[in-house]
Amino acid sequence: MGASIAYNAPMKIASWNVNSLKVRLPHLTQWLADAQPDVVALQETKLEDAKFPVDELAAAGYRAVFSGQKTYNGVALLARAGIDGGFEDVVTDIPQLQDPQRRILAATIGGVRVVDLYVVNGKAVGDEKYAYKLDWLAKMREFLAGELERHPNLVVLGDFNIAPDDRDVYDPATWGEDILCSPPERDALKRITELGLHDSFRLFEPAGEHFSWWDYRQAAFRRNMGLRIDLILIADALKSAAKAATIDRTPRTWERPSDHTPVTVDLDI
DNA sequence: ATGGCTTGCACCGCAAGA
Repeated sequence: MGASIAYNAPMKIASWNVNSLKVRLPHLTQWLADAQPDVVALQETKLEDAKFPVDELAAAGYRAVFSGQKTYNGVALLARAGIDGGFEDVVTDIPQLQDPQRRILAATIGGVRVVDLYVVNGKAVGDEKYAYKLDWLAKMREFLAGELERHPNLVVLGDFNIAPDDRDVYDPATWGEDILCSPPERDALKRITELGLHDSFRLFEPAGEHFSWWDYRQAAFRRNMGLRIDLILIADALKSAAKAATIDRTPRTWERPSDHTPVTVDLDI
């Protein structure tokens, strides 16, 4: 690990697809107060930048950077106001992708490089959006290879829209090789993790039946018919610093929830 | 069975999500 990293400074990092920050702001501020994360990556804010709730989050004790888009997409990073340096080297677009969709936001926070991703959904295997998803992931891999060279203390997190393996699917026999589980998608994710990134949740929990998303329909949450598609990948250099990883199902139980729930990792760096 | 909910936008139904 780099000499710039101070040991025994815990950093709790979270990712949450809020499915409209306008609707979910009360849930977010409640969860920030309850969970006390240091860094939060948000996806599907669905807000143009002029409407980002900067003041409300400042009142909750967090600074924010954001790359917003009306109606669709939109990502943001929050950092607890006490973290020195704020957001450094902010990136919203990568050279490999000319994309008006707001799905990427990187910043260095407290000596950790954080890359927040809202990966393309893909709609259905064979759809043109699916081809775009695979191309997007290949180009993202190129970008992340460079990030890893520049920043050994790398965390790549967000809504990956890929269930890494069958343990991450409530009914793999039925879901089969459909969208979010198809071999090419899983291979594209594997090509990214093979750069030297670890699915932090799997460092602590080998079992299935742990999900981060449940469909709004069919009482899917009550029946735990979900997928684990929200991931926090940590670089080799951070692996020994990881002390815990969780999926916090609580906000999914609240009234009018996001269909995703927050995932976290605790780093001692 | 491609829908079932939920969101935003723009109307009073639609696309999109996963």
